[in-house]
Amino acid sequence: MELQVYNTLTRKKEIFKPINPPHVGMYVCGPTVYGDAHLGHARPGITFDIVFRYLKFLGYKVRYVRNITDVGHLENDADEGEDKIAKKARLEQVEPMEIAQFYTKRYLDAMDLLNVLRPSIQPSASGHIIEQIDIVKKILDAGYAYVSGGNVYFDVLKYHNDTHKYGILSNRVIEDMLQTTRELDGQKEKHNPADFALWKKAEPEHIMRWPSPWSDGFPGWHLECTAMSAKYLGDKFDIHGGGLDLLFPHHESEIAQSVCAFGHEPTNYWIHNNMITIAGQKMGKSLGNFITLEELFNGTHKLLEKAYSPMTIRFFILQAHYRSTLDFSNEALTAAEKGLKRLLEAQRNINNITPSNNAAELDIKALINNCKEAMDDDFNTPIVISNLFEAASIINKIIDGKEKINSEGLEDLKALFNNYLVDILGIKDEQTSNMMPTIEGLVKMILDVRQEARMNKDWAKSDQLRDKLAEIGVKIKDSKDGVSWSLD
RNA sequence: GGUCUCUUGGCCGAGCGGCUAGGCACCGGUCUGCAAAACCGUCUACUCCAGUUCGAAUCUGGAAGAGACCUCCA
Repeated sequence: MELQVYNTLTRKKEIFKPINPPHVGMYVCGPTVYGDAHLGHARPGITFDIVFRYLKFLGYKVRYVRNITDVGHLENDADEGEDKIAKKARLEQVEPMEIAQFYTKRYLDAMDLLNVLRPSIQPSASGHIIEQIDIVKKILDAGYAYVSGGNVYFDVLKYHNDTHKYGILSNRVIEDMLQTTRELDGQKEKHNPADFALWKKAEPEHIMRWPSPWSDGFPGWHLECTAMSAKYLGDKFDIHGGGLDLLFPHHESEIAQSVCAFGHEPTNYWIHNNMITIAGQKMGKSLGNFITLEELFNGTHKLLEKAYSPMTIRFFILQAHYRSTLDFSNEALTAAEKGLKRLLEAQRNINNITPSNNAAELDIKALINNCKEAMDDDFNTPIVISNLFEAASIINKIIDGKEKINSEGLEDLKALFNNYLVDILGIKDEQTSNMMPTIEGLVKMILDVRQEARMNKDWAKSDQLRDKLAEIGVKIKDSKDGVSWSLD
């Protein structure tokens, strides 16, 4: 089966065919770095990490570009000329670039903890002002933009009349939009309310500014992605991704910009992840109902009953398909945590299995095949996980002596977990830290003492040791073959 | 108001015409000095109404509810 991806542009699943195999170019809209990353940021980070990982697994050579938006864009719809990063900088009395650097680092740290692979290139908007100005010039030359009071605006109506393309991605009818667009402040310079800025003149108090042929100012909201994707992936590349909330106007406008600047649409496949909701409502910075990743990892948010590890968050997100909304709750997160633990314990137990020669065949290959088909079907990670649970159940039965496996089956089992759980889903065993050798030694020592007590039928002492260990998070399991333990 | 999407069991969440998804929780059992884990088993579903079909959670029409986008947002 070939990889099929759901293309937002055509609204159906399509067989993935790269322009220039084995190379694949993928551009994903990254964060605006004026605040800590929250649970919502984890979704696209992980979604496109999966795409990245799976394409590589399939043998493609992927160049993955994810931008850092450090030109903060406007704070609100009134053209006050102050952007988010500049505002934060003013409030904290630091350089805007300090704000951007600070939150960029924190964003990347959080993504690292989530085991999100670093993209091939992470360009920043502020580092590509020249390229953005160049795109503005191209669009002006093509006749689809106009200068007005030091600003440059994209002429949406002219573009639409000539190409009939404004709205192809978001399925919007421009005539409707023109009627419903509200009266906004500072719109005088625009020919039409639907027009969007390519270049904005900076007000005197606006501290983030660059020189341009039109004014000292800053680039428009949608320009950086057009400029940077074209620079690093070419003006026609394979995949463009981002959150569903960016569909309109951001991605729609990117298409318009590319068509005018380069004569064609920027990408073949548009992939959008859905939102994470909290109590059924979108979690978002502007809604103030978000939980930062740090709070999640520490358990410090008032909505959290406890801390959740980065892998729990990752697993939680992967248990839903990326195009579905995913509702946050303590119950759901706890369920994910327990399920993940079970899966990881099964994975560890693979190493304790001794294959039997005369074992009947267990059809591990079917599970591997299921996983492959699930990933090929628009990255259906929940199905992959359900198959891994099937495998976990088989492993447990073998460990329990209720099932046997031959060496080929065992190898398949190892491959299944290594390929799908570790490499593709990117789940790592957080227990395997560098402290482990020490802890292992200590626990073994204590268990030896306990074993002695048990030999003497000193149950009180045995239980006391078990309870004390449990208190510090070491769980003991007694079985016929001996004692095993795990960290809680 | 316009455009679009969603509504699955106690909770989360797949499925998209016929075949028990899966996880968590609950309950019963096996195992165990006890406990935990593990294993086995059981129980809860497709918002409502009408239609198409031999057959619908899955297709069509209608109703109700929820959400997203239309303004920066992942």
